[in-house]
Amino acid sequence: MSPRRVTLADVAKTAGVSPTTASLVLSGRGRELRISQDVEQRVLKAAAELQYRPNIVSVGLRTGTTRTIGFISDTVATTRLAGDMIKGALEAARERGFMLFIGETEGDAELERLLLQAMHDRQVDGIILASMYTRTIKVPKAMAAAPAVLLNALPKQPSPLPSVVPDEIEAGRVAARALLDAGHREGIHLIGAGPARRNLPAGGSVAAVERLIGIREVLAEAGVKPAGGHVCPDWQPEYGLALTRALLEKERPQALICFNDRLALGAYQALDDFGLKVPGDVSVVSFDDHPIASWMRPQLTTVALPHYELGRKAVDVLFTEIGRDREDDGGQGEVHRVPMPIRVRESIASRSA
Amino acid sequence: MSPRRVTLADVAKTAGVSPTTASLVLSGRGRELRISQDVEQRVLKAAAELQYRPNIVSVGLRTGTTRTIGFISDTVATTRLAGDMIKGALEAARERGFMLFIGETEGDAELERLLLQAMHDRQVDGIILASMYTRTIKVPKAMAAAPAVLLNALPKQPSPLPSVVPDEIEAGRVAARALLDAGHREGIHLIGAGPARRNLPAGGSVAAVERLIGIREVLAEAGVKPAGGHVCPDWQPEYGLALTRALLEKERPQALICFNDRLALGAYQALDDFGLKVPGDVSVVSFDDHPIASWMRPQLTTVALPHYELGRKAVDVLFTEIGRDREDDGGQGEVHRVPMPIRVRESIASRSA
DNA sequence: CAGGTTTGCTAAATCGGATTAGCAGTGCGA
DNA sequence: TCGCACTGCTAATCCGATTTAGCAAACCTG
Repeated sequence: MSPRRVTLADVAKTAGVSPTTASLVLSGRGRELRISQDVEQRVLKAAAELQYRPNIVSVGLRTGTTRTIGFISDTVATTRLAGDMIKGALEAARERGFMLFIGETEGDAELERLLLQAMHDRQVDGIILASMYTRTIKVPKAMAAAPAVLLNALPKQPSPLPSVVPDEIEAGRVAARALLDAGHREGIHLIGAGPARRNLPAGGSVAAVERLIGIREVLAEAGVKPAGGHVCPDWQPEYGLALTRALLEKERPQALICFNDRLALGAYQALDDFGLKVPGDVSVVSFDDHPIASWMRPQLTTVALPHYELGRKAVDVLFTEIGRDREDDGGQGEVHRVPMPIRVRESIASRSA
Repeated sequence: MSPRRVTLADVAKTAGVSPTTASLVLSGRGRELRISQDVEQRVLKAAAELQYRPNIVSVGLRTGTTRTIGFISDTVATTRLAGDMIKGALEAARERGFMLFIGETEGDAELERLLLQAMHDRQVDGIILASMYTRTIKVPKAMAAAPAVLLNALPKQPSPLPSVVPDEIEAGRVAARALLDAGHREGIHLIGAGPARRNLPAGGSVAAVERLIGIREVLAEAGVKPAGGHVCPDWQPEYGLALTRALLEKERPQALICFNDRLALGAYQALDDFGLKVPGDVSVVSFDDHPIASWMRPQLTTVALPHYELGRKAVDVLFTEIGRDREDDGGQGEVHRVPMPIRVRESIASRSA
């Protein structure tokens, strides 16, 4: 098939030196180890001519570092939104010459264990354990075998692992502020959770809890009380439709804070059914910045999940973990929060006070 | 950090035999090489007790096989649809104990070269080169270095590489048949390409060409002539909206064949603007089975891109490539076509003849 | 000019397995 | 009873790098 790979021995031979010398020069340690200029040049020239590239498998065996990191998620690769997380991680890794192994667990703990094993068998330098949606997870014991980071997830039990999550509380604040800034003070309804802290969908999504906290905090500070909150079992379009429809049958809201874009899609349909215009009659703000948000008419103003940035950040944090001295047991479960930017589009109208 | 990995030497020692013997037993060659039952049992027991797992990096160095395959795409991981392709590949690979490296090129040839290098440096056993949307690509020379498969892509120049693509011609036939079966014979408009073979969007998408062929073939066989075809530069919702709107200003179609779901989304909006109901007034059939297809109201009937199956198939084909004897230069650029299933939903109404 | 440094490079060991060659011990036939 | 085949296991080598230990030649120095 291909003409056998060029090895260090080949380079050494054409440069007329020992493999040791060639290795020294190519690893940049020639200087400190007193290799002559002449020899250094010969080696460099030979390597360039032969297009030598070290065999990373071999290096991995000798040094234990494979310039590879494992990315395990429940089902991240499959969804557009969370796919960006992989992309961010991919690029950040590539910038440092690292490759990514990916694996999906489907939420199956046994599969997770298997993947972790498979990656350790391949001597990955570190592992990113990601969740598709922000939540708390049980950290598998096997994670202890290498530097690791939790992405879009928090440890259920106290853990020394650092985690990277979107700043959902601040996102809640931002959404609420967007409405307040537009002059809305009354008739603000929450679709998906609320109005009280305990009114949450089942499943313990971190997003629900924290978005609600942020929203309530900002509204409270402004002396505004949400006109209503509406919980549903799952944040899908059909619930957005049903909830909003039920709401419209009783009263006429001024603004909706939908807990995600899929709910907002349903809400749009309900508003349309009742002949109400967005944002003329009702303003809508939402969360996630799902691709449909910019396809909806009018385009939806939404607080974006920064998936790409989350992925990058996870790699950054992982590298500091890898760099950390193995003895040094510092960094106890630090939580890194990535800001969620608001995408201002067309679904909020300002209302004169 | 972790207690050093258990090695073959450890197993050998606790079993009281040489590493050679342990290796023989564990690789299943103990039988043919006349290792006694007793020793075999001791080794097996020791391996189990110590939870021995071979270091794949080491095996890779010695045997050249790393049980790893590389998956390079232009930007596949990021889109939901094509993300399924990765998922299919991932699962098919895992079933055989293989892991996937993934990389994205962003269409950058230099980056592609770099990724290919990085993967070869890591001794991957094979490579899948994937495209987000079906098209012809220039096969990089570096692909020759290992078994490889083209996924969702065809070689621009003749190439010995096999490829795996969706069967778009048949998809075109299926879509057209769906309309014919529902009794539509007139007023069928094509949104996105046609009516003649040469009326195609720029960019040379394989989907456009082949879907059109299939559609025209089936309509022609039934003696039906499309009432019109409408080309646009890109298959985005806004063009679907504009094209359909322009069409509706002139006439009242009976059915639309949209060349993808995003166009269909725009068409829905235009129809709604004109007060026309789907499917009562106008039937719509489309392609891709994008997630929005089932969110639209009424839900869109569409011929699905079988991304998951494509991914699996690519891995299957890659394994036969890997299995192929290196001397044997058989299999010259075989093209594997994966069927596209129609998702019958609510957007086609039957019309009595 | 003997003894100690420096300089500049290389031999050999190592990582963790797979693989090839070979070595004791036993049994059997002549 | 000697030689040969067979049985059952092990020593040694290899994969392709990195790294440690060390060696010859040149250079000082008193």
